[in-house]
Amino acid sequence: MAVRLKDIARDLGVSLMTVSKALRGAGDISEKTRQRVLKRMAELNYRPNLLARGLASGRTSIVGLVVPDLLHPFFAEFAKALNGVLRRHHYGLILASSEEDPEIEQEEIRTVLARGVDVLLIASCQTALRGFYGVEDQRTPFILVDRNFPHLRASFVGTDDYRAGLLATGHLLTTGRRRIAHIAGPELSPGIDRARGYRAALAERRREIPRGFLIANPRVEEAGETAGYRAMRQLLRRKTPPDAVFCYNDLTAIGAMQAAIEAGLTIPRDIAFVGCGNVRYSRYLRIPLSSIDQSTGQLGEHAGLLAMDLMREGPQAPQQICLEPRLVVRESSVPGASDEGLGQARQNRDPHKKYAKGNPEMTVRQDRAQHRASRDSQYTRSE
Amino acid sequence: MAVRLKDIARDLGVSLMTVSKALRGAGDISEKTRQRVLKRMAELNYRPNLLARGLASGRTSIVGLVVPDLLHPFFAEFAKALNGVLRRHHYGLILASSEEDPEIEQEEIRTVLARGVDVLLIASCQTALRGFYGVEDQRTPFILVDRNFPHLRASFVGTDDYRAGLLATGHLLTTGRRRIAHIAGPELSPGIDRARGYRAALAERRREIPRGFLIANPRVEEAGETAGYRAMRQLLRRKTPPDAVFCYNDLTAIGAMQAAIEAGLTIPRDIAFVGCGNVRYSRYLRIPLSSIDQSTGQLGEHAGLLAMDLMREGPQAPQQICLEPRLVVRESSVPGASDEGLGQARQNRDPHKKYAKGNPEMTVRQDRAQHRASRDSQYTRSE
DNA sequence: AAACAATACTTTATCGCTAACGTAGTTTGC
DNA sequence: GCAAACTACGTTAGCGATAAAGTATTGTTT
Repeated sequence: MAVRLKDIARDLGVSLMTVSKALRGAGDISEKTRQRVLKRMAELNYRPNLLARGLASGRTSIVGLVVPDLLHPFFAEFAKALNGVLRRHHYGLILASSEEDPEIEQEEIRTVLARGVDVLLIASCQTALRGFYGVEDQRTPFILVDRNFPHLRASFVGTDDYRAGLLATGHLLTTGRRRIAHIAGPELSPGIDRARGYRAALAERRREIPRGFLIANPRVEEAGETAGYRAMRQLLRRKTPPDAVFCYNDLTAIGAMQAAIEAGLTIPRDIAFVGCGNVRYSRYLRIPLSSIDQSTGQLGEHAGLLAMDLMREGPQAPQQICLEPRLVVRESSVPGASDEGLGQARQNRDPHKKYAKGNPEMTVRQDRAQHRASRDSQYTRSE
Repeated sequence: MAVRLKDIARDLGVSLMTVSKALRGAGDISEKTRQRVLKRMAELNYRPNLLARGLASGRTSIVGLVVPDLLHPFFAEFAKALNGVLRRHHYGLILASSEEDPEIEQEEIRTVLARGVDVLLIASCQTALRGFYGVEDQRTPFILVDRNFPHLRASFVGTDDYRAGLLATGHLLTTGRRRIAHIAGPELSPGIDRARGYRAALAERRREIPRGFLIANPRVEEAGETAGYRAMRQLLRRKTPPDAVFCYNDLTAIGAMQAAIEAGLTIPRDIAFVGCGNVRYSRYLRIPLSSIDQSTGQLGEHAGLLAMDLMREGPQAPQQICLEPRLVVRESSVPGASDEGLGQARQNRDPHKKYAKGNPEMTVRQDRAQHRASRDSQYTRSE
């Protein structure tokens, strides 16, 4: 059987509370007995029962994360970075996946809340804000991740997707493309905003969107290659097909490029592609993919730090942390652009490492969050 | 404030236990009051406090998973499949990452155990069994995942890595390669066994391993592209470099191929590559990568089902579930081999979907686990 | 009709821990 | 030198649920 506070107390001839206080370093204890207690705890390899602690104190030191798809590299990377922050602060992570299904999501949220998480992070797949009610009236603070609800006063950590759309489309325009299509994502804030950015970039230069060049993502479930593949085939059926495509994300772009290749087109000569997310593998693809980098790792870190802010300081004004997207140009949009090797000297340019060392180029829209976040980001394990 | 059993009991003028029993469907209650209670619960949107339940009952319905790296597609896919099974059975998942650091791993294991998980799944990065002690003497059942300890009598779910090594190397031999190198993984069971398979395949045909052709993975932390890149450069410095390389995993292979390409070699004409893991992106790489498929999704499902067996039926003889690896041939080892498109007809061949529908080709080494697992695998959400 | 049993609840005792006071003994202030 | 303040520890009451045992009430058996 596991050791309990009670055992140690009996062992040492003190009260249970003395042991409990010593454990938590509550001031109300003499250094001498504290050491005595800690010594005995170490000997017995004591570990507090965190369930009991959670129940008694009302704080579990657990964060809940609900994502639509764990396998998607964006969420995997996000979760990893988040988990890193949490670990350093001795927080745990309960992970749930909604599989892009709004109903599953609601059920998962309820379960995670019932487990008493201190904060809930959620990349929601609710297309209507309606479906999201019920989270708000809980007392558990929550943070929206990646996907925002414009009319909900809630904390958010994510990318400026409108700018992402602008950036991607702007790049294609700048490099001389004339007929630019967009394969859009699901009807959630990232998809909507990226599409808005796409329209805006074209409008800015007085370009019209050729009929049928904005393809709505047919099904929400498959935000992946298959959707991109189908959409691209649809585009290729047109009389004059596009000479460039901005894809909702890198997975979509992979599928789209595949379709283009199968149709005998040469990338980027005949047609250019830009994705979004700058997934780890995008540079190793058949044609290395130009993409919008979302600083995914940073997003995870910010989310973690914000989560801890919310827990420590109780209810406060919602904070919106919105990272600036960055364009990464590779071969899929500019011939010969991919000179990234894996040699030592180039390692530092790898965007996936950058966030670990701080990234001076980054711009952040914020309320007050950023100061706090960056102040904290030096934390290392406190032991 | 959240609704509690007590509130409902007062509300209905019955005792707290009546409500508790009605909730759990314990037989000791009349159908009439049961309905009355359930109705009221629904009205009040009651959700049991799972912390309290866990503390009182000793069962939390949570499974703990400790992996070395969340971002690695293998573990992401594994976690996703696992989570699917757990969700359908109303189990939760606590996720921890060891970052390939044995000390962090130990700490994470202790924390997860302190949170009272019902089962612990762990892909350990302990190179010495020693570091793994302390998990066993806990009463929490645990399952080793992917990485086995040969001398530990414990349940295991993973791949037959020896066969994986045989298969990969055998393929290279069969396709006429003469100087086959191996870039090995960390000194854990998969790395060791795959290397054993490599040696055995060569020995079987009376081939010697040219000096310096078996490269030990320099650092455990970077099981990724960088390690593969470095190792490959090392191989290329030899007077007569290899004409084929079996790489520990797909990430390693990506790095290795990159190095080969930079050195001006043509794949597969000058040099062939085979990876392991058959990661989702391997087919989209610059040169589509031949790989050993590990049925990762199936592994996750088996692990989930085994976990539930262990919880339901208490202590029992350890079960070893070992899936048969399968070779997937693509362009990196055989010219023109990759004809996989994304068209409808070919979808069914995608190994990433296969496990969802059952895979008759699969062979499983087992004690009794498989029967139970497949019997259960029809489960759907029970509500 | 006495004895037994089944049904449907209720009571009591934890689970392992913490929050919030309570209380001796010691120190401090003036 | 006596009260206020402080120090270090102890007591009491839960947190929200479950397990196990207890008690009316009704039905069954012989």
